[in-house]
Amino acid sequence: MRIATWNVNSLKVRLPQVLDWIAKQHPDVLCLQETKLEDGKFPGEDVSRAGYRAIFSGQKTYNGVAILSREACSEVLTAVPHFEDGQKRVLAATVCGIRMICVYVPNGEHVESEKYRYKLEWLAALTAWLERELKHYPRLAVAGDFNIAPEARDVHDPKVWDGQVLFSAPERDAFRKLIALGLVDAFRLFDQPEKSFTWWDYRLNAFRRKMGLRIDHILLSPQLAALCSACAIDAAPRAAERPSDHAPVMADLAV
DNA sequence: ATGGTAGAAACTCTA
Repeated sequence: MRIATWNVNSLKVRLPQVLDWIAKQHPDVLCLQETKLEDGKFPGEDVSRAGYRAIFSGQKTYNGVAILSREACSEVLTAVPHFEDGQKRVLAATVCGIRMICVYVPNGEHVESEKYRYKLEWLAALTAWLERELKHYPRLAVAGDFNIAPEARDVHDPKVWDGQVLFSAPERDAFRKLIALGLVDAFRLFDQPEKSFTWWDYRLNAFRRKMGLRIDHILLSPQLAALCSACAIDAAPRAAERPSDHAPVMADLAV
């Protein structure tokens, strides 16, 4: 079973690339972020023609998450329970016995921003919820855009990024708290190339200059981590015409 | 040198 995540930065614009990608990589489950679509505008028929089902929780202009899957989803949640949030950033579902949680963590803007405070509160609520969720679902995966580079090797220039949003100590500490729940960063289960990133700013030719960050992740419960045989970033879509600023990440599970 | 691009929307916000 292959699970994957991709921040598409507008599903309307990126739909052809998403359909190409699933035809090439055949994920069984694909978590999408930044769909930027109201639910009524979700391209359900295109997804269905490609052989996938879809669940989604979106809004106009910003945010929005979706899960495409070969098999049906059940036990769907569209928010972190007991956390007031007008922004559509979470989608949870059970598919093929796996609890899939698709997340679009707030960006935070900059460390002095109100949005940064919201990001840290959001992460605290997510962590508290996942602690409970892990007790119910031993086979659990959290996949999405975390907007956090966990370690220095996940940043093209750690000196430049030191203390900046996406790499600040409180954000990395929040990520470590997720890991402390027992979740495993699937990407680091395996040897990986140097300078492995998932996001490159549209500005300053960042992709060509290899100025990226690894901020999109697949976290696995211990039981799923034991069944994980591979995890990789596919940077090819980032080199395409009119790309998302993020690349997809995928993990293979012996399920 | 404090910039730049992209998307959605609408003369600006978010990333």
